[in-house]
Amino acid sequence: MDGIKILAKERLELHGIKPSMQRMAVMEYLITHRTHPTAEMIFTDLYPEMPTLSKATVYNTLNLLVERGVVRLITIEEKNARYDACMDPHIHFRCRNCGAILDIDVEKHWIPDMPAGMSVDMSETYCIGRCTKCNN
Amino acid sequence: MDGIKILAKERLELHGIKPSMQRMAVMEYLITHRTHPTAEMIFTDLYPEMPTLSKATVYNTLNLLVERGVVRLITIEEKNARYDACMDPHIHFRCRNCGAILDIDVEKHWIPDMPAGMSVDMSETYCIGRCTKCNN
DNA sequence: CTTTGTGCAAATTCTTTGCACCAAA
DNA sequence: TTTGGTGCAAAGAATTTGCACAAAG
Repeated sequence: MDGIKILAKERLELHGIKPSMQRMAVMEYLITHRTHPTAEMIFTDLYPEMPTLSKATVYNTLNLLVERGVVRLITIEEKNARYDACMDPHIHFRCRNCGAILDIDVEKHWIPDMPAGMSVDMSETYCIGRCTKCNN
Repeated sequence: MDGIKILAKERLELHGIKPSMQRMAVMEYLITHRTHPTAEMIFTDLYPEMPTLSKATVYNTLNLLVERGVVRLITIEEKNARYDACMDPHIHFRCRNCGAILDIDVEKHWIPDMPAGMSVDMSETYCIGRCTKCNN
């Protein structure tokens, strides 16, 4: 079943984003690919089934999604921005060797005590190391 | 007293980096400016007293320092890489409003339980919110 | 109609590289 | 004389922007 497309559409509307074909395609991609893709990867993968898609539209869409809080922007890699549609509490791990970016589940995300007067909207934890595969 | 220059020199040598004038200047800058500057800021501030300095040298030096573990690379801001010479455990906070990047001290940095076989070399936690000034 | 989204190409911005020159060992 | 560091300008890569056209209400 492909309730995925409907889920993608709802996810957009829920955040006040008008669902166009392109936006739904990007949203659906992020929901189904938990690989923390770059804008480039999303574009490249969507292009064959959507050859009129423009890279600018992918960038615009991703910026909109982040702005509205529909997806997370991950800056664990200096070069490229990466995106994640999973908003459940979890942190990210990057393998120094193979470059894979993996999710690590946590019950709840740690936020340290903040000085008085400071408010925190969101927080991210990144770990760098070696993944199971590369540790052999 | 300006033991700072000596400290900068020692810090480089300790990590096997030959201390040149330029490298010491960058190192000293990072030690004395706890502002998490970008490469651009470092260059701009050093340039007046060192007009032969090249931006490429600043970038090369920063890359070398990060590689050797003398300074931390901070990717809390998508656009620019930022650098921090303080290696004590602390996390970073960015004010959504004024853009300031501040240190938050913690006794020890939280690292979640990792799946078996995964090893963690380093981890970073970023918080985004509003600073005390901007909360009024 | 009016508004909003899209595609394309050009422009920007940040960072890296190639190469010639210089300084130190 | 060999090695490594620096400066400069050019190259490269990622992302944004301007503008004209298309789509939808």
